[in-house]
Amino acid sequence: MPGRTGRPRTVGASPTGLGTRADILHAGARLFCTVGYGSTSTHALARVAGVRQATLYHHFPGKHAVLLELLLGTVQPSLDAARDLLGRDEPAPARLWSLCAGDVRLLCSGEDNLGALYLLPELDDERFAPFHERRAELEGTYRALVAACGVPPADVVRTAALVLGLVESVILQRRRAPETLDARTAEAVADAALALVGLDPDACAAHARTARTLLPAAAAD
Amino acid sequence: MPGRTGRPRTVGASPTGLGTRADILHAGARLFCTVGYGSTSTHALARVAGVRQATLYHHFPGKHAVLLELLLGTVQPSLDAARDLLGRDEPAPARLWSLCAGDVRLLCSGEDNLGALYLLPELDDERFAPFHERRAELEGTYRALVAACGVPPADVVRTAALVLGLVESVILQRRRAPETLDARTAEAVADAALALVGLDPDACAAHARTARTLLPAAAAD
DNA sequence: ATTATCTATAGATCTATAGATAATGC
DNA sequence: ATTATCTATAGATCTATAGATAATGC
Repeated sequence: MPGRTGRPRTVGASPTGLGTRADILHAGARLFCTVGYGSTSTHALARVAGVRQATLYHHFPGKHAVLLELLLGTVQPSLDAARDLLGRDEPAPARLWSLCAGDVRLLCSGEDNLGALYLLPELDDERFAPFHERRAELEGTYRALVAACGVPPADVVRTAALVLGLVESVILQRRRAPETLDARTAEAVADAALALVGLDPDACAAHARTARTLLPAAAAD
Repeated sequence: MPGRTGRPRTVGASPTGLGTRADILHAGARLFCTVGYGSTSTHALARVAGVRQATLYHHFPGKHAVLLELLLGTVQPSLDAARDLLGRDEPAPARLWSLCAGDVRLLCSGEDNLGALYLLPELDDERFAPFHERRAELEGTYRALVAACGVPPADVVRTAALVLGLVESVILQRRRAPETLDARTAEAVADAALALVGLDPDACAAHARTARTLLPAAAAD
């Protein structure tokens, strides 16, 4: 997009219209989420991006860098919301509800199921450590809010894991049966999270009302 | 293990002591769960199994067949338990509790995190259709029991997806932080499932007591 | 001159098959 | 004779680099 310098493509125009770098990231999003990381060759990546294979190396040192950038870009909005919520002074259950609903909305949004990147076995490689750091911080926020909801200290880790599991379950649901996801999914998950931390349905509904005023203008899909 | 006929291995003895076929399946379990399917070569598979690469083809038509056999072997015990529970006449919440607790126990057991196979993007290939059929049946059982717990028909699909998501969340938890899993995990997940279908803690505890008598002599880890 | 693409390719690796080999079974 | 392994390899594919090319910028 920026400068128009350089030899033109032979294949055709940029699929995204946002430049080659964006084309490659889009291709990675599509392929890594559907066929997998190890099953995606640099050739396939380039073909979907609309360039020749060697052109990838002008923009990225390898496909690992494409995946890392996708991972960081996917976790960052969650992390931003989490940091914001940690500093607020609304009741903890309302903030937890908001965190869950916001994360589910993010996981359901966008053209590709980017949350599926979190499921790749190949992530267990030191090159992706920067992503794991950020994700650990996100997990810490879930724990902090679960603790602040009054869950006994001995149960915080377990309960936070269940809440996060509930949120991330929409990744698999989106892959397997996307038609079962709808506009109410995010709220249903957030309600379920409050049920897990031990709130009765009435308290849950009250906190959900508070939380809806908190949602950061809900990145609509 | 069976006959001792055939040329001996050069590499050494069978790692599992159960024969070459079992060695290959074990190698697949280890590698597919940790480094991934597309990132595992037939050579790596053979090396971990303690044979030469070409030997794989005497036992399997390719690595896809290794994965399929692992998938079927992993889902089958869940499906057996689910079919058994569907036919019983204990209260639905007790049976749902038992199904969840049993599945979590299976997912936590064994040397390898075989549940992680369910997360592989490569599963979206027609060769693995037999697995998807069985998994769809398992999902149907979750839905049937959730419905029988009194969840309104309009909410059954959504709630069953959340319950199954809760159960499967132990797969990621085991990969990321296995030390947070313990003997109480299965019951905590099952309790959480009953909370999701709307049971209050007292009713939940009562059904859990019934359910414990149902557990099929809990395949100990 | 600078830039981003391209073509071409070296070298590595991967899959799958052909055929040899070294055991046991009869 | 039968069997399960082995060695060897053809052919495909994959990664990463070298260097040519076709634009724009100055």
